[in-house]
Amino acid sequence: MKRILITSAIPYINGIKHLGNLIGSQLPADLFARYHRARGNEVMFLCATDEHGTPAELAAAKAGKPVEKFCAEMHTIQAKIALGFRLSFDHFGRSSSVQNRQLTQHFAARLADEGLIREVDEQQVYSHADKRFLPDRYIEGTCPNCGYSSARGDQCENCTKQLNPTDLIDPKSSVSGSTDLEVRNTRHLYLCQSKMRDTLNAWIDEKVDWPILTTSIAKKWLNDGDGLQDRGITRDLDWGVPVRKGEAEWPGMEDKVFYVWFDAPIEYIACAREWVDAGKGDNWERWWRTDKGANDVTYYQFMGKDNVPFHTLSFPATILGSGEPWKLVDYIKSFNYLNYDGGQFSTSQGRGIFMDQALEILPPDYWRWWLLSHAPESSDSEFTWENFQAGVNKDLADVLGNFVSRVTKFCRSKFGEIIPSGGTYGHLEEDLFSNLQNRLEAYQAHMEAVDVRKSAAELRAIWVLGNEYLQSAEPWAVYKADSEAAAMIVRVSLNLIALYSQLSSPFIPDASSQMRVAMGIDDQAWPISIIDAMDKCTEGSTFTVPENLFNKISDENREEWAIKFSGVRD
RNA sequence: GGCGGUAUAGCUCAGUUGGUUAGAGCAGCGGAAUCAUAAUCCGCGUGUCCGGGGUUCAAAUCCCUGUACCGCCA
Repeated sequence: MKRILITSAIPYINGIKHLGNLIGSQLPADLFARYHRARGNEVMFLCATDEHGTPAELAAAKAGKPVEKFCAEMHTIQAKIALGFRLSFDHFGRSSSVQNRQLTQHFAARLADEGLIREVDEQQVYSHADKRFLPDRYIEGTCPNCGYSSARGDQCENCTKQLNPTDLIDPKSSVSGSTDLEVRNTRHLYLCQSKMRDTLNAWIDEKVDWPILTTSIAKKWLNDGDGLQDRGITRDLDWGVPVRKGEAEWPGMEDKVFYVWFDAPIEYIACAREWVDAGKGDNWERWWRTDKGANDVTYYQFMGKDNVPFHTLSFPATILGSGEPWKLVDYIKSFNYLNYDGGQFSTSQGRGIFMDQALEILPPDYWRWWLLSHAPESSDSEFTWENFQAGVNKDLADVLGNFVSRVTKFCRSKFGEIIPSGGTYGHLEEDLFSNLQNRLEAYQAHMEAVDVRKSAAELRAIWVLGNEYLQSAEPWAVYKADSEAAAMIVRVSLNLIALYSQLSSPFIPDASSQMRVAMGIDDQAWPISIIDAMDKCTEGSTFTVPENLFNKISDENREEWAIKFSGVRD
C-alpha cells in the first residue's frame, strides 16, 4: 500500500471561485485522491482557504464586515461549495488558523537562524485617510508617459509602462480616493532565495518527469537575468500572521505581518495539524516529517500555472532553508487556463461561470466530467456551451447512462430484477474481457502518470466496450431461441455496470454510487482481474433499475444558460 | 523589450528517443439493429501537420527564421 499526500493550491478567500480555478487545481487533485483511495492506498488530501492580505481586507470592507468575520463566513461558503462538487478533502483548513500562525513563525525563526533572512529598508506609500500602507497597485494617478488618468502604481494599463507609485502625477488611494499620501520608510524581512539557487537548481534538475510547464517556469525564474531574487516576506498590514521569531518578539517588526505568499504554502502543513485538532486523525507528522514516518510518502501538488514559481522555488526554499526534515514535494502537476467563450474567466470582472452558479443549474458529475475530460494540460483550453452540451450528452447520457438503462430494463422485462442464471462464456465474452483488461491497465497507467484527459478518454473507451459488446451479442435476438445464453449476456452486462461503478468513481462519484446501489454491490474493491470482477453481481441476487443516470442538456437549456452567463456577475 | 508555452481534419485534441499510406472523439454522410434517454453499433477523412529556409537516406517530430494566440518578467 502506498501513502499519497495530495495538496491543491489553496483558493483565495475574497470570493467564490470560477470553473477555471476549479479545473486548475482542486478538481484534478480530487480525481487523483479518489483514484488512489479506490486503489486501496492511504491518502491524505488537504486544501484550505488562503485568507490573508490586502484583497481580503478590501473585500471585507466592501461587505461592511470585520475581516475575521468575513473570512469565517467565506470559508464556510467555500467549504459548502467544495462539498457540492464532491471535493473529498480530508481537511479543508484556513491559513488564518492558529496552527498556521505558529508554524509560519516557527519557519521564520528557523530561516533566520540559518542566516537566510535579511532586513531591508525601503519606501512605501502611506495613506493617512486609509490609515495604512498601500500596495503599489492600490495607488492610481495620471501616467507620466501617456497621460492616462487611471494608471496604477505598478503599471499603466493604457500604455503598459511599468511604473513606481512615485512616478504618478496626482496620485491617490484607489481604496478611499484620498490624495493625502506620504512616502514613508519602512523595514522588511527578505528571504534570501538567491543563496538557495544552486540547491533549488539541482533539485529541479532531478525532476525529469514533471510537466514541461512546471519545470520551464521554474528554470526561467532560476536563470533569468541575475537569477533567483530575494523576496520580501513581510508587509505593513493588520491582517496576517504577526511577524515573530518563533515565540519571541522580532525587534523592528512590530505591527507587521508576514506576506501572504510566505504563510499560504505553510498552511499545507498546518492544515494537517488542523486535521488532528479537528479530531480526524492523531498523527500529522507522519505525513510531513521524514524523521517521523513520512519517508514513504509520495507528495503531489496540483495548481494553475500562475502558482508554479511559489511551489517550485519559494516554498521549497522555505522547507529546505529550515534545515529541518520536512517532506518536500515529489511531483508538481500544473495546469494552463480554461477560457470562457472566447475570453478569460475573471473573478475581478465577474466573467464566466462561478462554482455556486454551476451547481444551481446542473449536478456536480456533469461539471466534473466535462472539466476533467477537457483539462487544460498541454495548453489553454476553452469552455463553450456547445462543447459542454455535446460532451455531457454524448459521453454521460448516451454512452454510459443509456447503457445502464438498456441493460437493466431489458433484464427486467425478460428475467425480472434479478441477476439471471445459466449459459457459458463464448468468444465474444473472451474478447470483451481481454479488451477490458488492456484498457483497465492503460487507464491505471494514465491515472498514475496524472494524465487527466487521457484517463478520461480511456474510461470513456471502457464504457463504449459495453455498448459494442451488447450490439454484437444482441441478447434481444438470442433470447428468442436460447434464453440461457441471453441470461449469460445480460449477466455479463449487469456486471459491467458494477465494474463501471468502480472505475468511474474518481470522475463521477454520484453516478458511480447510484450504479453501485442499483446493482446491490457492497464490495468496493478495485478490480485487478476483469474475469474475477465479472461475478460481483452473483446469479440470483437482486438489483433495481435506477433512474436515468443523466439527463440531456436541451438546446433550450443551452441557449438560456449561454445568455444568462454572457454578462458579468455583480 | 526579454523569456516560456502553444500552433496538427469543421470543433476538441493524441502523436513516445526523427522511420512504413499522420491518428482518436465530436459534428457530417451512408448503412445495420430495435433492448434503451430517437439512445447504440458498423463504414466513410486528397488535412500546405502556422509560413519560409536548413540538417538528414528519412521531419509534424531536430536547427534557424518569421507570424499568431496565451502567460510570466522587466
